[in-house]
Amino acid sequence: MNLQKKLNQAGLRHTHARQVVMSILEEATIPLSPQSIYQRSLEKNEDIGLVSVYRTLELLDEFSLIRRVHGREDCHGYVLASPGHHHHLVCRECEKAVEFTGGDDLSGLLNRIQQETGFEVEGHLLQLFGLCPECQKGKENHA
Amino acid sequence: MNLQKKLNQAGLRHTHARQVVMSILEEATIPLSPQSIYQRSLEKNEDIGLVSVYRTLELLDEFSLIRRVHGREDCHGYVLASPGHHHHLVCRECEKAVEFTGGDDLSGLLNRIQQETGFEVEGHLLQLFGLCPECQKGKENHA
DNA sequence: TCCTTATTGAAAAATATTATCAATAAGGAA
DNA sequence: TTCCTTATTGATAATATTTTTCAATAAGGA
Ligand SMILES: [Mn+2]
Ligand SMILES: [Mn+2]
Ligand SMILES: [Zn+2]
Ligand SMILES: [Zn+2]
Repeated sequence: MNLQKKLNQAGLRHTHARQVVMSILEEATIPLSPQSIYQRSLEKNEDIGLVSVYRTLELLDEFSLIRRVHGREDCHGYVLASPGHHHHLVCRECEKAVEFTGGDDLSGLLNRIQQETGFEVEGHLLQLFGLCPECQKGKENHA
Repeated sequence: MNLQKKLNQAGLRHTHARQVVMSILEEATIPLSPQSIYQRSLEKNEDIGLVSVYRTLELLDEFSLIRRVHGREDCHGYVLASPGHHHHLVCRECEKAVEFTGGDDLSGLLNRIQQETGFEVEGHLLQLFGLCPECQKGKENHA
């Protein structure tokens, strides 16, 4: 379900600022911070306030239209998320983030940990880091 | 290997500020932000500067003596980390964080993703969320 | 005890996030 | 289309967080 629909459904308005933030996220291949989204809006000559970026991100997060992706050192940025359960794989070189589905690969692990710790496991955060195909090629050229 | 040793080995000094930050992390059961570490140092009447907290955390991180743990909404905090590869399980109620070892439960998943995406996977971030044994009991009482 | 210098922490600067509130525009009704 | 109502915006100010600077301090070897 797209933004327009979610907004109507929630009785909220389909505004310019919200469209701009959404479109920037749609065009992006790497996780973006509020600041960098704001920067890109300026470059696109789409004047929106930084405050609206924060507010829209909060909204999109509630709608599960975006997800936080954590960097290795830095903190997190936001990327568009397709519906359903999945995780992200991030390139350490170009920062590109792609989705992957977890399948039930974790169920074994989860059960084991639940037994061992007595915790009732409710959710998980999984991210992979590595080198994307393009950046692997880049490396070869330097050899 | 403990802090004292790591410091000597690196030709750095075993100072008061560093000891205080380390001891606060050793006493903690939940991930702590720089600010909260600073607060606790005040409560312990161990006057250290906030700047030293930041600097020490950076150092401890380089030494792999601590690790960042990400919250569900909030950002991350730091917890003591035992040597070797492992992950954290965090209680959604009391925020307590406990370690668990990943084993090779992920190797299947990692291989599959590597095949599917062409990425060369180098590392991962895995965290579990749930309810700790104590907080499960607390819930029952309310039933 | 003395010296050298890595380290500290107060203060300022730079960033990042949140709160306020009058002006605006989204979008339903007429 | 035009008119209303009000959710939303964004400039500004207020907070909070992180980094930089630099003279004073203390760690620890000689
Ligand atoms: Mn984070
Ligand atoms: Mn999963
Ligand atoms: Zn790449
Ligand atoms: Zn708990």
